[in-house]
Amino acid sequence: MSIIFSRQCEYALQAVSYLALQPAGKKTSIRELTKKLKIPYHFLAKILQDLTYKKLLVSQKGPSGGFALAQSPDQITLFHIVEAIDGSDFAHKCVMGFPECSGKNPCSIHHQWAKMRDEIYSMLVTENITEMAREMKKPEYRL
Amino acid sequence: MSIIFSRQCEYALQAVSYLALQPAGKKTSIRELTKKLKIPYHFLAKILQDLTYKKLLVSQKGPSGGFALAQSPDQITLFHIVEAIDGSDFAHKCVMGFPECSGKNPCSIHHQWAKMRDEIYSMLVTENITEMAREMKKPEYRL
DNA sequence: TTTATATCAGACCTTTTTGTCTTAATATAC
DNA sequence: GTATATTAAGACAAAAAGGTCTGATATAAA
Repeated sequence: MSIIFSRQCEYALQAVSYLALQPAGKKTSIRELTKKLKIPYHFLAKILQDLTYKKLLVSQKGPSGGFALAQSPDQITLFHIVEAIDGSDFAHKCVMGFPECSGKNPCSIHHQWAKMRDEIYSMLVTENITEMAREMKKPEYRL
Repeated sequence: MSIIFSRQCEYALQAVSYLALQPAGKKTSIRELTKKLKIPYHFLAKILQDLTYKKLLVSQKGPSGGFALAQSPDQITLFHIVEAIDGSDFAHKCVMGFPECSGKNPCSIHHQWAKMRDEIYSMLVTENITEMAREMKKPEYRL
């Protein structure tokens, strides 16, 4: 099965998107997130914990606790999230899996692929959470 | 870990590439392939078996047996191989993993992603094995 | 200060993917 | 026809990814 992001990463993107829709500073509980996003509770808990450890979210324990974005949403890009969960190997790894594939020693689709990979990368780096939230407020949005 | 193709699929692409470099009709043994490509013997055997079952390769048992392309190399595209091993879900699945993401009900990066996905798809469909082999005959090629 | 409500941490289980092994079937060459 | 080189098939093992559970810890509110 061809994938782009791992399931964990998809869940992370979804959760952060949801948090971006909340009023700044408001803490959202795992319970609310899993209910809205239909992600297994404990699995999401681990992902959020991870994002907190990596300084993308902040957490607070206790009643009325929960998670919130750690930084202003226009400083968090999609790439920050992807990198935190899945790493950034895709940005240099050969599509065909040749270990020594490089510019000097290319695989047969190296250059075509490099172009697309760069486009994907620059999308991830450019797109920030503020823009995502704006997009999500459009009437056709699903959440 | 963000991936595009599964390991199996990478190996399939590598193996088919290698076969494309051989004289038309020549049978290549698993042994030779694993030696050159450094892929685990039995694992590759299974992948080749699979590609044979899916009519992309032909096989012959016995001494001087092995595998060869089943069709003229300009009729086999990268997409044929990827589809056979990994399927074509990536061509319609939501990047963020939202189950009901679609044109009418888009995720926040739906449209940007659709553009890139289409480019990738059309590259896979356009690029055929003949072109790959031509590319591989260039001096800087690694095999 | 107590209690209820959260996250934190880590052990554990399940499924999928990757990889290995063994035996059978088959075709070639002698 | 027999020996040998090769793929076919399927069971098995190991590793990675996905998912669950439980108990500890922190904190806010009563």
